[in-house]
Amino acid sequence: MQPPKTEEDLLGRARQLAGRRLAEIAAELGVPVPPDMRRHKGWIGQLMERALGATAGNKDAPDFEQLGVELKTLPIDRTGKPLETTFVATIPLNEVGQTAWEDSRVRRKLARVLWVPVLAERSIAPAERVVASAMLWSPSSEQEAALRFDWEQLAGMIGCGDIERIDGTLGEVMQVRPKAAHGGVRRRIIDAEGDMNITLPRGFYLRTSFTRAILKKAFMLA
Amino acid sequence: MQPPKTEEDLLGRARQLAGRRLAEIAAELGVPVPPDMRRHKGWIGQLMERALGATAGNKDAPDFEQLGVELKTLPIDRTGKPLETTFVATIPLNEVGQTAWEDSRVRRKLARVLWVPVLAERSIAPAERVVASAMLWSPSSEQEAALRFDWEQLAGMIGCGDIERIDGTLGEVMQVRPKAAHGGVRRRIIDAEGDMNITLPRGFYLRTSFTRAILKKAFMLA
DNA sequence: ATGGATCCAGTGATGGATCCAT
DNA sequence: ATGGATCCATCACTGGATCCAT
Repeated sequence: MQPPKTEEDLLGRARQLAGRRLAEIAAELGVPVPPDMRRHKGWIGQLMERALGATAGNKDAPDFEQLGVELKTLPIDRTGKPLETTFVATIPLNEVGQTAWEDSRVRRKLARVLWVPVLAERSIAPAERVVASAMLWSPSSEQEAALRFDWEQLAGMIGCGDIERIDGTLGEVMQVRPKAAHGGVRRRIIDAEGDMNITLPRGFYLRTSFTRAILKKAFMLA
Repeated sequence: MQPPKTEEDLLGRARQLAGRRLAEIAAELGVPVPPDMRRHKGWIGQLMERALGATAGNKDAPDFEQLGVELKTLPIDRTGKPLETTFVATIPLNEVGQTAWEDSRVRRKLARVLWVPVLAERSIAPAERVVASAMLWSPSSEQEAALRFDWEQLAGMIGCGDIERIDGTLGEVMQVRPKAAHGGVRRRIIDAEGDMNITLPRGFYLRTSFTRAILKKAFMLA
């Protein structure tokens, strides 16, 4: 699969997938379908990468490198409401305090996103889940302001060595939560006083209220 | 296999292996023996790690962590002469210029070594190769002076941005050679002027003349 | 509902070294 | 003979996210 050459090309391909069952798409790509997501949490995202010709496994580069577009699948229920928060990026604990919002991974990743909603209620087996209508999105100025506000608060706390005071309740539209293989993973962090500590790796996640609003504006849903 | 508790314990275990064929040792550990080393270059070293109870896969720590002892296998011919150079350590290209010999990876790794010679002429199949008599070694003051001299020259050149002028001919007892999966691997390096360049990763290797002298002193060989 | 915990795939870095063309 | 090139295993890390106890 060649990478798409234009945004129109990309969106066209994504719309071709709308209404199709994951089993069909997987079969065409010769990919086995897992019975559930418990041990294959990223499977839908990786399936869509292949189906759309994303540059696989590109470190710190957008999924569609030539276009500067990031791909995000979004599990939704039958009314179109997001079922899960959306992972955005891991947090570089030792740098995020000295980084400006403009230079942040979060801003870069969310600058241009192809959202691919997938009807993915838990009661529906992965094979039977259906792709909904994709949309290209960039944050409105209000959305970017909200993201920036949360980012500055949270990145600021981490930069000040207050990471252990952060929990998932902070942030209006974006939160910080663990991002690790399991609870025993530890990462070194050097705090404001220059002391070294170890902590669980974290990531930024979009709240479902935020992604719900994105879908609502686009499709008048939910 | 528990790690050895003392140097005597370790040396005793190593001596138990002397005279034995690799096929036997591998069979006891349930490890398959490759037909040749072409695609299994590190196999003998990894076999010995298991056979001696080394702490497997310990990053930047000695193989026998509690003892501060590094394990090195050494392929020799029937007269006891080393057949290959000995890899010591990869080179941290951006730091080695500012590091003192005393703080170098090379000095730390070679401070205390269990040498395990293995009769390993190419004409002998891996299964039939035989372990020779192991020895615990620390560099004599002359040996350390020679290592230090080469290290300071080579590390100095790298620190000055002259890495591309280094080749395997430099260094009396220790040389710098590529250390990579293949010739296309590249690593970033920031030179003396602060400019970023990319280059092949390198490592420090002991010349066979140096390891030959170690064996000779210990066993009056070769 | 949701915050904390967890799971897989793929790439990169490092440690184990030997191969092989000249 | 030997300097440059190469090969495997393993672990860490990142990117793909969803699970699940409360």
